[in-house]
Amino acid sequence: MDDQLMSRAAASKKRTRIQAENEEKILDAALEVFSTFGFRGATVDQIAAQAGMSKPNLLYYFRRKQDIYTAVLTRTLDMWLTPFGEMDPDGDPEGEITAYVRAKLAQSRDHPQESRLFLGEVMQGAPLLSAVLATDLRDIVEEKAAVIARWIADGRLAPVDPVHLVFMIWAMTQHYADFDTQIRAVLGKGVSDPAVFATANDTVLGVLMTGILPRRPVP
Amino acid sequence: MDDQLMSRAAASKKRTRIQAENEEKILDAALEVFSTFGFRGATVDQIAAQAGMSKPNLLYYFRRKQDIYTAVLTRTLDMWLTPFGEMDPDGDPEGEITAYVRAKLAQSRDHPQESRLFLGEVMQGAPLLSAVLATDLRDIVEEKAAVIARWIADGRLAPVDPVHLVFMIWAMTQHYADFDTQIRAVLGKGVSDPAVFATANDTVLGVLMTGILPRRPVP
DNA sequence: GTCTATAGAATGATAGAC
DNA sequence: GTCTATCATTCTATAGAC
Repeated sequence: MDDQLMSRAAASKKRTRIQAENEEKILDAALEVFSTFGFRGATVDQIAAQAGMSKPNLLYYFRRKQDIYTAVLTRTLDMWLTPFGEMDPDGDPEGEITAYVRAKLAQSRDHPQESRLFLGEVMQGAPLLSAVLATDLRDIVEEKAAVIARWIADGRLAPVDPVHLVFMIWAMTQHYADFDTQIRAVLGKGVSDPAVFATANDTVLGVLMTGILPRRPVP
Repeated sequence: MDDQLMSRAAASKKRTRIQAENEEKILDAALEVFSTFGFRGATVDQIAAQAGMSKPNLLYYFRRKQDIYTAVLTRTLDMWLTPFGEMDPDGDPEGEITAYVRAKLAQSRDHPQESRLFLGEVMQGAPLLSAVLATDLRDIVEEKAAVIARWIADGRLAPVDPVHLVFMIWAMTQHYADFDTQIRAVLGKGVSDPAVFATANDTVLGVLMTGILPRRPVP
């Protein structure tokens, strides 16, 4: 196949290698900037500088600031909800919840910017994601809440409001990403430190599991 | 006393009534705008419109955008840490922690914007508050952590990392303010709804207290 | 104290050369 | 695809009339 044809085909359908690379560089840079300053506080200049390219060049790939924001939000969305989907209704409650908490805490350690990106969107009233929150997120929460409710009905978990339990888990784990600066000010280190991660994991799981596993019947 | 003298004295020392009122209107408006869009995302225009005055008039009271931000942050700071200081080392652990959780949850209900204002500051790396976090906040956390550690040593609480326990309580309670939009998307209502507040309080306290009160020795 | 007008800088976005 | 130059707009902040 001749090069002309190849490159035309790639440009129209697949994307050239350099395009894919640059788009990724831009989205990485955008994640960094948007997660710190929010949509309105971020500037295209800043994202371009972070991506190591000129502003007009960046705008060749994404015509408007909005488009960059939308792209980085959607790119992150699936990854973000993945561990929640992996909670197995047929598994045992203790194992499933332990694995989920650990996965969420690992997300806070490995992808704190993604956590803050969503937080920023939610803080602004979710102008872009409100539809997704009210449908997809709501559905998946209700689905998992039903699983928890079943576990409770079967006497495998102590009676707790399932939806608020989910909120609690999200709150405790995402806190280590969203409040990283504050945690570092108090502890001197963040979750990226293995010791802090371990203590956070043990403390959250220790309290949570003691709190929700069924009390042994008094003999 | 003649009016001229009175107003000069008030202007130089105490502030006139209209000044005090306008400054308060501005700070209330600034809280609303900064807590939603962060420092960089907020505009003076927006704050002025929210305060119901012209931009130049607002800038007569606070010469720079920075000054408004500093003023609203410091105005909120004391109020925000108050309930933490009220945890009594000589009280009983269950009662003290229960009261603290309820107070923090009430703060999330009654002052969600203050919660998000601090969160925004922390998300940006706390450019203004980092010194306060590393000194005042760190000190007060360590002080309360020592109280919790004493309770644990006395066998009145199960062994838990005291600092991470504090993080957990902050996370679970502030979540209802910081993620209000998301919670409303899922539940249809926020913490401002009495039923949601009650369930949140019961769930958090139920899990937390079962998790940290000392296990009864098996007879 | 409040307003209109505007200076001066930053920002989102485009045009056109290469 | 990338660059320089630039436009239009928005933004912070000030000047000066009332």
